[in-house]
Amino acid sequence: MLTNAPKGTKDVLPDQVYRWHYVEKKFDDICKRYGYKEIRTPIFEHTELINRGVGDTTDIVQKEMYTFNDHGGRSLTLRPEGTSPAVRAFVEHRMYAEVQPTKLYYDAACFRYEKPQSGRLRQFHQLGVEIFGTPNMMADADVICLGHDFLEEMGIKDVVLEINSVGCPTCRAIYRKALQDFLKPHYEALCDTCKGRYDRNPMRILDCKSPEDQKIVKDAPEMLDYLCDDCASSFEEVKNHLDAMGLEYKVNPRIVRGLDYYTKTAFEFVSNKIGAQGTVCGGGRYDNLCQEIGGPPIPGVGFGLGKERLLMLMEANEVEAPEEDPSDVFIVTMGDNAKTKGLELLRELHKKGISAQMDTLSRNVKGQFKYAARLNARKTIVIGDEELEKGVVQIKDMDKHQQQEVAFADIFETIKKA
RNA sequence: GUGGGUAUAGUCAAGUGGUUAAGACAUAGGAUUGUGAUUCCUACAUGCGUGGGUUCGAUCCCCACUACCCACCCCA
Repeated sequence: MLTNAPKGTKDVLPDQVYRWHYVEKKFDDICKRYGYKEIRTPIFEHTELINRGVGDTTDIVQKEMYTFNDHGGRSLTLRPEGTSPAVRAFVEHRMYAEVQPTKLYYDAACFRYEKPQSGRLRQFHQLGVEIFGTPNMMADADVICLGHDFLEEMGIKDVVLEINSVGCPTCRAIYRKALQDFLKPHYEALCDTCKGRYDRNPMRILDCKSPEDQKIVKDAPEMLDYLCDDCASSFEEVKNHLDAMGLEYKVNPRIVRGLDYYTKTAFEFVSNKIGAQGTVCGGGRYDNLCQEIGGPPIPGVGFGLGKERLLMLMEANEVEAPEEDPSDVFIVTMGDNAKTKGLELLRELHKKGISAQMDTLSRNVKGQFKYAARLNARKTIVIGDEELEKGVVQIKDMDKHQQQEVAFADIFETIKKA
């Protein structure tokens, strides 16, 4: 119990860390190239921010939050997503008073109390971007394009971009009513889950997996037919921009986001290669969120991308991250005097920026070489009494199995050259 | 929260109601004290997820619990 990580959490072990570094570095690179700046926000926020931002009626707020009181009586919550905190920071630091739009990216650990399964953890990690301060659909296209290009650069082949519009509060309310009216005569035939969804979130019924419900829903009205003029033309604009950029997409009128703040554009990058949780990246526009949490009425758009799911996809696509190999030199010593000399040498190598290691288990010579080989050391420096007397060391090239005698004074030059 | 599956060493695993629970890999040490491979030798579960029960006897049968995996729900 004590020696198990908490349910739904995972250690990233030393032999896997390089894969994470690779993803982080690539994301960093592409965001900067597209003109986004990194932001780092706290791992917890005021509970009220999340309630207002994500929405009181969402599953996240109702049953998935890690909420606690601190000693000052404040209710705090481990962030379940990255957008609300980013918006909060945007408002708090009056970033709207700077050049607009504000383009941000982040790498955030997020927390949701859910039952873990493939591609779902209680602590997971989201790479995300946000654009604040423009209602223009150019921003939506920019964000989607970044997501697409990132996945492409990561070598992910089998993802599909699906887009939809969830409208604005006005037209969504009208649609919702129309949908409920359509569903009403069939209510009793719906599955139990969908009976619950009827009031809470009828749009969910559209993508229910039950075949019976699918039959009912076949001729249901679609959000896209109920968009108000503004929302409809916005959706056309997004599609035009995506076309102009040459991005392939599928309009999926049944995309419903589980967070309340979305308006107009909603999109997902979906794969069927990583189990049931196939959405590797999801996002959309949220024109009212900023105001909702008490800030000025500033629109925004962004996405969250699951790092763990991306890593799974990379594996499915057989994309290998370059391994990091920090071992340049291993110092093999024989005898106490040589050990002293080795220690001295080790420090000098480190100070010169060369990665070097020595044995700390009192291994014999053979053991030290074996160990050096296991560490993938490229060179070994061998010191024994004979060498000490002559003022030299043996430098061995581990790949070529060649050894040469080098005077103390020339050690660094020889190492550097190789 | 609801289902389904799994549980033997660091890892992969075989196994049987009955004396010392296979094997492989990994790890550590060694093969006349100065060199990585191969080979050979040695060490490595009084223990079979935990707690009960049945039995003369349980790793094996029964019950409960826990953990992990997968799926629903929902999402990244």
